Amino acid sequence: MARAVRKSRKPVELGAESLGQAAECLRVLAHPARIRMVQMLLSGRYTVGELAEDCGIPDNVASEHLRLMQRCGFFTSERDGRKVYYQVAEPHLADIINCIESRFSK
Amino acid sequence: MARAVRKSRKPVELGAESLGQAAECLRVLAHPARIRMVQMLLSGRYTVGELAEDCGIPDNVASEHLRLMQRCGFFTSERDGRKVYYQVAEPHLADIINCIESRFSK
DNA sequence: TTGACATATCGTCATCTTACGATATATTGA
DNA sequence: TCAATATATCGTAAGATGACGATATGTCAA
Repeated sequence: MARAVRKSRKPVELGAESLGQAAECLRVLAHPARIRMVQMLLSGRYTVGELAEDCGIPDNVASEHLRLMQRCGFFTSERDGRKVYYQVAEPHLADIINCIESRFSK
Repeated sequence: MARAVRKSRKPVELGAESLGQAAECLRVLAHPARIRMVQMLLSGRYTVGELAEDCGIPDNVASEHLRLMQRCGFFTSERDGRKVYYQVAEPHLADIINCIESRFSK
């Protein structure tokens, strides 16, 4: 029962390399607490403890999430006394979070 | 060494419910072959075999990826003879893929 | 009907992910 | 110096994920 859309030939888009990176980036983002942390950090600078409390998870777990995201370039951190502040380093995160929000805001 | 950005108070954004859904959606997308399939299907209608070949994976593996994505509402499918065509059902996928592409092209 | 093709499903296994508790490190103030 | 606070790291165990081969289902054509 026939064609509805014409194939304009395979999309060229991303190479295997980039597909892998994109997938990894999405995998890192694909966790409720991590999405929340990105949202928070897009609106300011927060400590591990503040992020952990907001997410309702223990500090050490929050610290591991933050480390993961820092490793892949999402965040940078800087120490201020005994606290460590994290902030967004990857500018494209805002775009992706916007997509997510516009899809999932009720 | 002090504040760079003022906190405008916690972002209200998504509830725990929506965060969970968003995370699940990202997790489903977080695989090179699945990203590729979404890209393909955003530009037309393709069979399991065509998608599998393009991704360089066996048909049964492609079929499992497609099933996963169909389960969470990304795609619908319709049979035409012995072939099955998949197509995009979730309109927001285009937005997210655009974000990904603009980040990872090159 | 039979055989070939296209797709789907199932069981299994290796690997990854996550959370947890315990412990380690760094910084401050007494 | 010591104790308290904030963060980081490590080992581990439970659960999820992904690929594979084998098999099942559905469809067509001879």
